[in-house]
Amino acid sequence: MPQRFWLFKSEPSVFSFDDLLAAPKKTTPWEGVRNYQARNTLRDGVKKGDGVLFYHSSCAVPGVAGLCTIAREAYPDPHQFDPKSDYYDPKADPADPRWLLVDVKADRKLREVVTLERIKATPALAKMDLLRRGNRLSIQPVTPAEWKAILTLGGA
DNA sequence: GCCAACGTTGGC
DNA sequence: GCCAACGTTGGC
Repeated sequence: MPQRFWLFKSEPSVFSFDDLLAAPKKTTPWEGVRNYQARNTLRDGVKKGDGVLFYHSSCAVPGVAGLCTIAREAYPDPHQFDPKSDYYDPKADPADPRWLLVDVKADRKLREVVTLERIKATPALAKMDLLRRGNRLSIQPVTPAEWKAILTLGGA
């Protein structure tokens, strides 16, 4: 059992849970975190074996699509040093990398997407970070109780 | 260190 | 495409 739980947002038009299932070893580096708070969470909180809710954002039906585990803990994101990358950061210093990423492995798809609408309608999930006004963090902590409730709703 | 301007996120 | 909310930047 994972020790801690997180929610990672991704736009399915860019990278969906099915894309992750189709990836080699169902694993991908979680690219492009360029927010300091999210970076600090990756650095200080996210450990190998932790559970991840894969959340689809900016799409027709936002919601949790599947479950993942952390396959590799934080390491420097190579894209920050690549001038051709969208994630290039001219201020990043190879001797002191500014941005990190973790590897995420797909575990299983939920039988049905746990939609944002459903999360909002579920009292046990009323305190999820996701629902906090104006919260745009792409990486958020999830409590064990919330994790359990999402799994139940999703038919896992 | 303030704060206005600007860019991004993400639901709708 | 709109817009609210928030983060970042840069002039002073």
